[in-house]
Amino acid sequence: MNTTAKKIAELTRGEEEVMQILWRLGDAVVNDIIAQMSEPRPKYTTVATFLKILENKGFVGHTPEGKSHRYHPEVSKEQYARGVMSTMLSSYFGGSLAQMVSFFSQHEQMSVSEMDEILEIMRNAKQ
Amino acid sequence: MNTTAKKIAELTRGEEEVMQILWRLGDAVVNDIIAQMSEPRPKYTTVATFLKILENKGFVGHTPEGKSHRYHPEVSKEQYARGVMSTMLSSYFGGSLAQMVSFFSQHEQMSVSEMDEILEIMRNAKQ
DNA sequence: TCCAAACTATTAAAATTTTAGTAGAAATAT
DNA sequence: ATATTTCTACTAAAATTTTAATAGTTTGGA
Repeated sequence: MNTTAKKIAELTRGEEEVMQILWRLGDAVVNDIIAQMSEPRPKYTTVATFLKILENKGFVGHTPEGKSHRYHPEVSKEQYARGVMSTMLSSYFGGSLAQMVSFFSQHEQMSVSEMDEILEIMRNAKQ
Repeated sequence: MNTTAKKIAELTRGEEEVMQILWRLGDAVVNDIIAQMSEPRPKYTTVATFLKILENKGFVGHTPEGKSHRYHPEVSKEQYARGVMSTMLSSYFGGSLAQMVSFFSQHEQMSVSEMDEILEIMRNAKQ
């Protein structure tokens, strides 16, 4: 067992939207995040509040920059994805990745090149 | 373009919990759903309210049974999964199924037998 | 037929999430 | 050095989601 494992909280939809942008940008000041949002853009303080909440939840940290803060993720997209994807997998596919892949192949959402990529991945993983 | 395609609404967390049970049971009266929930169980009217909301959203229907209603899904788990999974896929894996499979394989969440199943699925899909 | 039980519909309170205003602090320009 | 701008922290209003009480209806049993 991994003794350093931490329970990662769930994000609300609004919080996740901000995190997605921060994951994409790597780090950002409030205005950078607003710039990435689509109309109608939220007010400056709205985004600042989300960042504060995310900081309290341990999802982001900041370093001072001039009179402002530059924010960065403390929880990686991969870490968070791990949790949400395993929830999805168990909720919708009985916990079976094979069932999920099958689902996508049935819904014609899988191209031949994508299949080839997956084959390649599994060839590598299998050794 | 598919002219019969309908935009399927998003579910809140509570609504989804009820839908998951209904998908599992196939059909159910209010008490059947409560029985599937863990402590502290919600009150009867709470669950009835969720069913009403889900009915308004077009997710469930009902047939009269005695003085009560027997509810059933109108949107299948597969239909709903299609939407949420494609959102997940694009949010977390750049829309690439291969990337998602790769993610799981890297996180050691994929057994050899699961890989074999996936290979089999793709063999079939490829023809 | 009438009563009690069990149900749905309606309403609204409570909790959470989202949005943003305001106060005060800090940097910058004049 | 002071005024202006820009920022964070704090607070709270607005919106949504969750929870459940109450009113009223239906049905099955006495």
